[in-house]
Amino acid sequence: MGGERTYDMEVLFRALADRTRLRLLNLMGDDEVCVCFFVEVLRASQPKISRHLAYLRRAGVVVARREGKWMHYRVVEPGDERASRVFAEVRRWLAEDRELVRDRERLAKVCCAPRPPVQLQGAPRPQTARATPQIPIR
Amino acid sequence: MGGERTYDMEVLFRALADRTRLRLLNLMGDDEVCVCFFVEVLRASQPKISRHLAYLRRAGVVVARREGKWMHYRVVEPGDERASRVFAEVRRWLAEDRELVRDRERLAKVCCAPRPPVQLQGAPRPQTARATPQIPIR
DNA sequence: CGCTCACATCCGCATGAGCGTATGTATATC
DNA sequence: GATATACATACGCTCATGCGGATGTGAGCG
Repeated sequence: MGGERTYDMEVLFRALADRTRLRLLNLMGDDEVCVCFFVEVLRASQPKISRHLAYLRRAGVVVARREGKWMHYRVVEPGDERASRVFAEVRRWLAEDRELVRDRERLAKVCCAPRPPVQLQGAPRPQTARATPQIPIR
Repeated sequence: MGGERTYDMEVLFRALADRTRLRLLNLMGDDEVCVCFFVEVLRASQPKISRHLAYLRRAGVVVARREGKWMHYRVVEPGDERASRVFAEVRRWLAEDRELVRDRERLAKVCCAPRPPVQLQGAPRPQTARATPQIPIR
């Protein structure tokens, strides 16, 4: 046991060393979220969001999945067990940060709104926000 | 409970997002270490070590204590409880990383050597490496 | 095919980080 | 006070990072 370095520590911490990326990870939580929601909730430009998502992808922290025009992002557990423990604590931290709580509230608000903002008409909702449970998309 | 942001997340992660700084934190472990040992064990230039220690100091991750000509550094627990949990897992991770294990072995070797390298003659040993238990320096 | 939508990437710029080298500062010793 | 030691900081450089704005790309649609 111990001693391998499959998962590079600096890579993970560099990925976490930016407020926007922490906010993105926070919004994902445990389910997939469509890019358009990030743009809406964080009130940031689309290229900015996209670049940070690409950064997280390259760091192996998230994965993307295409669904028609939309891209969904979700967090992936690190393969390394020690990295995973660190990551779990980080996510618990995210869950309690004041600004990040507000972000999630904004996401929930936008998702569950009967008439969502024009930009989000028809955009696929995050899993947890969907009205009816769905068969997981293969 | 929950919601405060006393301890800035990005600040911590930026501090951890560098291999040299991780190696320094690893060498400190739970006791004070003199700067000259860092220079010796990491085989890096003194200004480089000093700069990274300053970075860690500014991030609030370590504190320094002067003892005559020598400076001792040690890790400080984050005040914030959530930060502390993350930090604890990080340190467990450090403890198992292959290169970092080698670093600690090198430190132990240098400290306990009957005739230490010339540069370290008379330098104060880290706590754990001292032959006889000592009254903690006020 | 051409158009739109959702998103990714490129370009140019400003800022910050890390490095080696040189210099400054505090302490001990003579 | 002059010198040496241990460490900190300043300087100049290079390279990475983050940004806005423009452009490219893949999917759906008429």
